[in-house]
Amino acid sequence: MVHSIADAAKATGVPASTLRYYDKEGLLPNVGRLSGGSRVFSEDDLAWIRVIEHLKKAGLTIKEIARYTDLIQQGDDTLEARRALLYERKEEVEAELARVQGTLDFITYKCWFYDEAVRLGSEEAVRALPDDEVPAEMLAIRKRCLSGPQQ
Amino acid sequence: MVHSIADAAKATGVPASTLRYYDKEGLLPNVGRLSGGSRVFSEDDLAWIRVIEHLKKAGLTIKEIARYTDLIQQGDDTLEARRALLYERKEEVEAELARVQGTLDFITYKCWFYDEAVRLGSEEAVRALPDDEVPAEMLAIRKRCLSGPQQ
DNA sequence: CTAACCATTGAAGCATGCTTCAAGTCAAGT
DNA sequence: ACTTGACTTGAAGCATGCTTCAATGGTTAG
Repeated sequence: MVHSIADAAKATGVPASTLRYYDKEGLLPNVGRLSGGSRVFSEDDLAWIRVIEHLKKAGLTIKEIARYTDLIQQGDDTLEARRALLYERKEEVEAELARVQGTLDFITYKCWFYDEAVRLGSEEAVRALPDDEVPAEMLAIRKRCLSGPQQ
Repeated sequence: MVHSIADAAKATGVPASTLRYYDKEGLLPNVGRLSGGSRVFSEDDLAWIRVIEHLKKAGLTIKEIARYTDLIQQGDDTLEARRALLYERKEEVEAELARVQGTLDFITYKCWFYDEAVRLGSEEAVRALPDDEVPAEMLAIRKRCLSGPQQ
């Protein structure tokens, strides 16, 4: 089963304009053409587009994905290079996960802060709370996110 | 203790050009000025800049931070609006956390795949592995990330 | 006084990742 | 033959978040 660009767009959720852009950037080296010039997408192409979406989510830029695509095109000789590329990215995604967790902590603290502020009627009242009336978890976050008097 | 823009840049790690940009966008409503026009940053301003960095990490755009800044300027009447804004953001950060975890799973699978590919000498050899030679964790991820034959 | 230095401003520029546009091609239907 | 609709292209445009630039001004040391 093969697909037009409109089909491929519908099947993957990626706009046709974006697919053309990917193609132009070298991300879709296996997409075929009809005699008239229209692109033809195979099931494998669609699967590859989904992988591209994953790689984008993993933080790879279009150029990095183009590089990876190129390595794949070169065959099994580049397996180690690809592995290295992915391990590098894995570390970055792990770091990103930790960062997002830290951000969630911060937001969680802020939400608690505003819950208290709304309850007590002012920000000042929350800032004036003695430490023993602040949940230990919130104290810990406040400490981790350091910085003095602020919003 | 007050600071010049260069001091503030050094203390927060945010470039002076960016601090001017933030100021222009309304993110730094409390920054003072010397008679000559130079900005003056207080300790509170520095703390607020650090909060801005957190909010950016939480995915707020400059405009959203400007909005939040404006709410703060309006005082305790806007506590509930601010709380709502933060709870909304909290949900998005939680979703982001789940997304990054999914991405990490995907990358972890890919790393395993390439470890095997390098070990066996080709991608095809990995694809040809019977399911019972694939770790259950990797099978699970492969299933979750669905899609058929691909890179 | 003057040079050096840091600051200011508005405007323009840049990188990324697309999207939109104008102009044209191609295949199918009537 | 002609219209319709989907597709093509290169180029330009857009949104975000800054950065850089050019022109200018205030402060301080010598």
